[in-house]
Amino acid sequence: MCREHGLALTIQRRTILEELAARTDHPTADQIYEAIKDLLKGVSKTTVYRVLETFVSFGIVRKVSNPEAKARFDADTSRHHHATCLHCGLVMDVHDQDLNKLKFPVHIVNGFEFVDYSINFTGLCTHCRTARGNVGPR
Amino acid sequence: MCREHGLALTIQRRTILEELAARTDHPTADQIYEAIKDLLKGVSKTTVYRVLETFVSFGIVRKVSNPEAKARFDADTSRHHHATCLHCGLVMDVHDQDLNKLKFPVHIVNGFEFVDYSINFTGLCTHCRTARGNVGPR
DNA sequence: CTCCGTGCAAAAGGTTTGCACTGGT
DNA sequence: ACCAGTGCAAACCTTTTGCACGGAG
Repeated sequence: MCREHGLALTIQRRTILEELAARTDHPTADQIYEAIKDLLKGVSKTTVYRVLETFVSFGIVRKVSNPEAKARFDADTSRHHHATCLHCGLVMDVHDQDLNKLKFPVHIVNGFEFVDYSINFTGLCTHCRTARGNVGPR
Repeated sequence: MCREHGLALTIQRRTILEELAARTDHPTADQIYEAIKDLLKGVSKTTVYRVLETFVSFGIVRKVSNPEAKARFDADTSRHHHATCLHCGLVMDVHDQDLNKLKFPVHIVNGFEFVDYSINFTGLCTHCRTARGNVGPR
């Protein structure tokens, strides 16, 4: 997989991807580090961050939650949804009645009590779509 | 609104909430600070964080994105959804074919090019539901 | 008048960067 | 052998905490 993208296959990349692929709990960079530091004596946390970031930029791995991992606040507490620009991180509200009618997938996770949901659309905002390539992310 | 919750009505709380309510771009704490520091000479960033956190805990304001503001990674890049426990922050995968059939709300945002979407369900996991009150968040 | 709320400064994470060295190719 | 990738340490940035003062109720 690394080869396909022209990346050197290092033991760190292999171990980190194997660890991440083996779990479904969406670990943080630190959790990955904790999990592999025994198998890979001497790995640095820096490498974990760098490798994960590399994977993300090649689409091998996905980042859950907002790209910048900063807290964002919203005074509108009614059910509504969001559209996030993959390029610049802009977040816009999406109000759509149809999207508020989803039935909760109660059958899926036994024991989990559902309270609410929110849909996050990803894509490219007008500005980034027209100015593609001219502006860096963030 | 502050009164309703037994909170003192301070000029800081009023200004911060007014600023947040006036915009729909889901600002970060820092963006709020930048926006109000001129109207409110001498306000500290600490206060912005504290006031926002207070509002969140009273349900007046919502936090967009993950509660801990840490980056989380996922090796599964196919379309799937997540359920987040409001109490302990646990994130679980939700695989459900029906949820993958949403039609994009193309009409909503002119110019926005939709690529994909992901639904985030919030609620309480089995553990926190049974142990409610015994364990603190995180 | 009494506390809650604020400001300041410093600490506490999480994440990024500069630089020299090492291991893939 | 060359250069991408790694490790280390320090920098950076966001968020939290301790403490003393001041203003809301």
